Amino acid sequence: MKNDSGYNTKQKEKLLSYLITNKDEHTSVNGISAYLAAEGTPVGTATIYRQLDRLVEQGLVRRYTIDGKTGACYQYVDSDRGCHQHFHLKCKSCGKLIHTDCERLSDVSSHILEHHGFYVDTSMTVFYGVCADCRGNAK
Amino acid sequence: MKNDSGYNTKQKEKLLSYLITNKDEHTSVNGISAYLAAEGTPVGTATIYRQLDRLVEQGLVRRYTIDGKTGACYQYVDSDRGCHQHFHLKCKSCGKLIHTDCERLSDVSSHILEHHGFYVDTSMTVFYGVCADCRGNAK
DNA sequence: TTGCGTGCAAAGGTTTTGCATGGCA
DNA sequence: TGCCATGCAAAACCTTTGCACGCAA
Repeated sequence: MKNDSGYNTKQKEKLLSYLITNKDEHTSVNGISAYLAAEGTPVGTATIYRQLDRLVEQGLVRRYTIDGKTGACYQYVDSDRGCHQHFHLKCKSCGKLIHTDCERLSDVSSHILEHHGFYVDTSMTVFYGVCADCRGNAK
Repeated sequence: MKNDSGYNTKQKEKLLSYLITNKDEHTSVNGISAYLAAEGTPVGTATIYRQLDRLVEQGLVRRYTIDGKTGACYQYVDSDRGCHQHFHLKCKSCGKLIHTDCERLSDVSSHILEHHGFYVDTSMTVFYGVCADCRGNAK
């Protein structure tokens, strides 16, 4: 698709590797920075931001904000698995991201397009709420 | 319901009035501040934040982030109209917020709860995309 | 009068930017 | 070798907090 993503540097590899490993968690720039530093391969904050921006632009990573308060969160998305086709549920309690492969939900975007004239960007839209586990615990 | 929202100050009135007037737009703290100042009734930034926090807590106002980049956006919601029950569509091009009163969409949250065990917080969830108008123009 | 709300200014945290250096191609 | 990417530090932002004063009840 677009492998013209610039040079291949160690920092970039490390960052991507970390993001892929934690593709089910919400990672903050702070966390990434701390982890990479602890691993013995510290990466400058500015570089992390710059690389993340690029990755977001390329569609490989998504940017979230839990509730607008704390900083942004980033998350790798496997574009080959069609994650851009369905919706995601994000637990605001534990931060887990749940992928839905439910056709009922896939219909939602077509419904909105047809009946409301609104094109939904599923790669940007996230359902916020509380997952089953957290409901069990907190409740 | 809860009219125990503290004192009635001029600042508070001005702020609420502005939010209600612009209930269809996404307003930033900066914009609010600038507008009130231009109107001749400047309100301190800290006060705006404090009042907004309170309003959000009361459910009268919602807090958004366009894409995690710029600061937060706030928007008045008419709690009497049941806006907490249905979803909203947010055009990332013009910023317009569209209220949906579609039962099909209202079913979505119950579906997710039943079939995915996930409780959706509709007051926090927004569909991002492009509205009919902007699709016509930009396309 | 009492105490909450406001303003100002300073602090805190996150993200961006400028510039010199280092590394990929 | 030519550029792009990195790092550092400073700057730019956004948001919160402390404290004294003013105003609503």
